[in-house]
Amino acid sequence: MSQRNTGVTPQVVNAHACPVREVLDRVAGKWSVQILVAAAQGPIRFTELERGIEGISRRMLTLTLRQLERDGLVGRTVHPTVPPKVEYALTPAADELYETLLRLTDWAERHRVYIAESRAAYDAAHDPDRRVDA
Amino acid sequence: MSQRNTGVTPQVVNAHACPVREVLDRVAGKWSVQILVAAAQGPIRFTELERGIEGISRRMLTLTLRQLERDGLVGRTVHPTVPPKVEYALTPAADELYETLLRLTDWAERHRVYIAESRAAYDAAHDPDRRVDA
DNA sequence: CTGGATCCGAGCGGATACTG
DNA sequence: CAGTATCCGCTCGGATCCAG
Repeated sequence: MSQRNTGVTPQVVNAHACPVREVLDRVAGKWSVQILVAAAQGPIRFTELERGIEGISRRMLTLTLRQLERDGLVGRTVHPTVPPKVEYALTPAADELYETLLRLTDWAERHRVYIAESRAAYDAAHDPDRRVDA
Repeated sequence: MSQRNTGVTPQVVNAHACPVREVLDRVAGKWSVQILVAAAQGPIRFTELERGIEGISRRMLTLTLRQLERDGLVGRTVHPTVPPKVEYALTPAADELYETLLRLTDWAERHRVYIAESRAAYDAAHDPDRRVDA
């Protein structure tokens, strides 16, 4: 294959058939979830996403969008106008995923403080040099 | 710092403060979830994990375990015997996370076929060369 | 406006060898 | 048994340039 690595896309992983990895590989990308969240509000344009996500590069936006599209999580609608107008929207499957994701963020918010404290305690116990003293 | 990169551990990320990334960065690791799943059945020993996860290296097991421990998701109990015996167990916080993870895997299973078909369709439309024909 | 192609650095993760 | 340390490749992801 002269097909160099274009970037993302695990694809031919291990075929672990592990359902856990299945879903995570699909969502673990650095931007996948943020895109899903942004698109959950309704159809959204490429540039809207680009400016809304803040920090994402054009490359990763395109790449991640393609991946999501390939997995049937986002629909891509091209309006044959000039200049071009393309809108992305979640599919029903992605809507369900989004709901589940919400539980995750909920968990994160409910345990954010706990985790922060755990980290601080761990660091203080294992790397005393970095004690901020206070 | 002569402290080369030891491996995992995002740590000083971007401080995006984005709850979504918060939780994902914590679970996105290649093995984190599988370890949580394995430990969800009850306290489990290091070697048990190593042999149970199939494919994980000693290094990543240790590294991921440390990360989970640091975040207060797993507890580490050392039995001062000879030979040493160390057991890992989920904390209540991790138990909750595990429940949430279950929803995710559930979603994955319910949409596995859909996703597979979406991929096949996408690939057929965008990379006709690879048509398996059949 | 929407996106593809290429170049390149950084970090993740694997293999192996060594230690308490 | 339970880790730790080192080397090393591979993929992810950013910057930039080009194109429809």
